[in-house]
Amino acid sequence: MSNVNTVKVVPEPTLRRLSMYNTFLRNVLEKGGLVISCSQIGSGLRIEPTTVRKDLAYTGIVGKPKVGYEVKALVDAIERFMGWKNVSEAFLVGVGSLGTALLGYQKFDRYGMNIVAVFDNDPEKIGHMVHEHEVLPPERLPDLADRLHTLVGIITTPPEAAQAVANVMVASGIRAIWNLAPISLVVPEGIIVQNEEIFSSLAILSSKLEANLRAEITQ
Amino acid sequence: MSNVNTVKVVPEPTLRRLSMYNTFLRNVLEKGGLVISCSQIGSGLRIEPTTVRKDLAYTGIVGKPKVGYEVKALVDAIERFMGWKNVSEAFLVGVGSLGTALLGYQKFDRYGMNIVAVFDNDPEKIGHMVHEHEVLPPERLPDLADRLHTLVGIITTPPEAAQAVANVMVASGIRAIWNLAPISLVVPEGIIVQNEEIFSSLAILSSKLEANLRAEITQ
DNA sequence: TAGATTGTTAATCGATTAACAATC
DNA sequence: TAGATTGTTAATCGATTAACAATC
Repeated sequence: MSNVNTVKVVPEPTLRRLSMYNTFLRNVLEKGGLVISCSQIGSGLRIEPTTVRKDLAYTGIVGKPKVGYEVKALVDAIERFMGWKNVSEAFLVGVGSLGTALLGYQKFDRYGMNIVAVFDNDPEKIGHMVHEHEVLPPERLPDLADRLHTLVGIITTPPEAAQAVANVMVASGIRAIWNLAPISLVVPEGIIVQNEEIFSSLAILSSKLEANLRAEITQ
Repeated sequence: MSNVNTVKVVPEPTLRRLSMYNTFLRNVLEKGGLVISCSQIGSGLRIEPTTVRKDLAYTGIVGKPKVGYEVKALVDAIERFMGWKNVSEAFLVGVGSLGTALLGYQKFDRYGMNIVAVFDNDPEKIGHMVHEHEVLPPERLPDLADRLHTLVGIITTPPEAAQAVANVMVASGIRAIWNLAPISLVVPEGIIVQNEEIFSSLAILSSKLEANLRAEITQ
């Protein structure tokens, strides 16, 4: 079916939605749902059924006409397709309030991430435990990355430090960076960067609310 | 120029990028930059100069051919256009690790949000201070929302509680919800919801890394 | 002046939605 | 069987990119 030599690029919106479906379906599963149709998924997430169907097709799963999809199989297909079943070693740098919160959620393994070491340059923190992880000094990152073949770096430092941390990560062989510092990182071609500026969705909300209020006044 | 009766909808990608430009430009400003061109902005953020130019045009700012835009004026134009200069009252519900971290960043005012009250149903937390805010019991939300004319609600509760909190918010007159719980909220027509699932960008990173590694092996 | 950059219209590209046949 | 839902191709829609005139 899928030729290994074919570079079939999955659209980013599809990836984003597949992740949403997964969260939604795990919920359905918990509530005892066994089968589900695209329209049911779509109405819960305000997405067109056709879009859902097309997205699901990427995972290779096939449904049954008139019935729908088996929820368990669907969750499984999404997680396999997204690569969450394959574990990658990951470092987290910056054990501030956000870094600590993320570690506490214990959600990394759901997405195939295994946090093997955490770093911070604050002497007060080095040597102490944060959610079962000993905080290490950043100087140890390159050597450890090399020995553990770490592929993923998570940056939860203040913005001023983020680029320097990213540079060290790239130089140490890290291939993918999840950046939560509010700054756009510059990295060499081939390195995967996912910038996640948390406040940006609040920024958008703010602008939409403003537009709404303005529209009301002029009406 | 812009007719008040014309519903000119700004594309969501544009809003997202305008927010990025703002962060980037504030940085430029801090480093002493006075004028900037679209290609300079674009190269820092890996966005086509034409796209930048079109986005900026929405804000109504005009640049000077051969020169570019005055950075200070540009930052100002973006913030005004995004509505961040107009303050809205906001509630935050769920003072867990994430809620506490967000409060600590003191970034709400940059986006026109003024946190006027925070809530949590944990008796251990009620009455205590979190970043200058006294934690209140959720029962007090409706009355306070009414009296303070609060328009924005921020949800940082566990996913199980999020929908119920949202329902109370909507019933209390709140018009826009920033939801950080990993669940898609269902709200009535006309209510603005911005779901921000933090881990979703890690989920995408994971899938991209997986695809990359797979491509390498088969090569 | 010459050249770089803006502002804007036209062309392209890609994602979403609609239509419809296949099928359980 | 009849009807609902899948799977897939075609049509539409909207956003991005290219082209180019205007201008400082």
